[in-house]
Amino acid sequence: MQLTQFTDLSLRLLIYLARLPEPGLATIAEIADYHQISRNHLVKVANSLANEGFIMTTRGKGGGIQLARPAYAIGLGEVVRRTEQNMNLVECFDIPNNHCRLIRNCFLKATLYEAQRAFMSVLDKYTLADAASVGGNNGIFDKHAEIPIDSNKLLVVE
Amino acid sequence: MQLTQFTDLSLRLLIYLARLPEPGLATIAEIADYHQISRNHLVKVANSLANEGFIMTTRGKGGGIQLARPAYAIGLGEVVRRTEQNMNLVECFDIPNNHCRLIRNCFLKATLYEAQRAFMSVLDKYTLADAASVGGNNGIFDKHAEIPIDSNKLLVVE
DNA sequence: AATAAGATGCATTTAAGATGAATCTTTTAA
DNA sequence: TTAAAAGATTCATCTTAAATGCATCTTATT
Repeated sequence: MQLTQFTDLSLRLLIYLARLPEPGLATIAEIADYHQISRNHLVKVANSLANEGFIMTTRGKGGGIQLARPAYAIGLGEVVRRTEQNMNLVECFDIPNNHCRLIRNCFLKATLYEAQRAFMSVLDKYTLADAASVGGNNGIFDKHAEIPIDSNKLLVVE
Repeated sequence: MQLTQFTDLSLRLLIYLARLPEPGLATIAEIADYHQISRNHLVKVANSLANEGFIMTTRGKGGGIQLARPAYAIGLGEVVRRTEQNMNLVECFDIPNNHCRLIRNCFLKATLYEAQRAFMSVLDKYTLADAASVGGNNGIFDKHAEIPIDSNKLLVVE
């Protein structure tokens, strides 16, 4: 049960942009450097985000990428749904290619659907503004924090 | 966002066993034939389920596999948790191998945890007895049924 | 022009997962 | 006590999605 790195990077890129001061413009190279990942890969991530309408791109000198909408108007569920290629939890979710003989009366399938909807519902509660926020989420985060939160390191852009 | 086929087959195998009449014994070969899948693969699935305590195996002539506990005592969440190898939704869930610089203050990570917990909570509501049940789940299933339910085909074991 | 940026297409690599084959062990029954 | 039926184990191979890299193209600015 994993999301692709592609989706992970999509979210990280959006968070990076959302945390920038006005006008929120950055180059792909800058973000790739920040996260120490392949520029090639991130170019494709940026492309996909642009095609899905999450970011705008500006070519040429002085260009770069920026959010196409305010961060509070970008739902996390929306990003995942449009970025993650394969949302077929199990074979039978992909009806044309299903081979499972249980298909006609499978309580399990219904249950897995329900679980997936519950998953997405949580993401749908939050926006990129939440994901990019730096304060106010300690209560939530603390439950899972493996490293004590250091308020001096709360900004992505250093 | 997918579960492995390994997990899918684990669940299918358990459902098969749960639907058998007493004493609920079947051979791996029989189940592999039923689902038209590799016996080798299913052997490994059965092995894993035996190691996790979900089924008992009996070697030798007349042997086979059967549930180690009653179906109502086998939680679906438990099965998925013990069967799915990698539950690290994104890189940063795997703390030793994480490289994401956002780790210290990532609202996103907390959100993804919350989403994953919501997913598992749904599975934890149900047991193998539910998954194997043949009647009474139409209301739930109907919402997602792409094929009209045919009550003559409701039994796995034909 | 020259340079800086993103866009695109193709090729390659990688790793997880799936599959296959061979052999071993246990148990039953003839 | 041997043969056959069943699961257990190990190793090797295949497959495929995802990731990565490279080359080239397009657009925009100076």
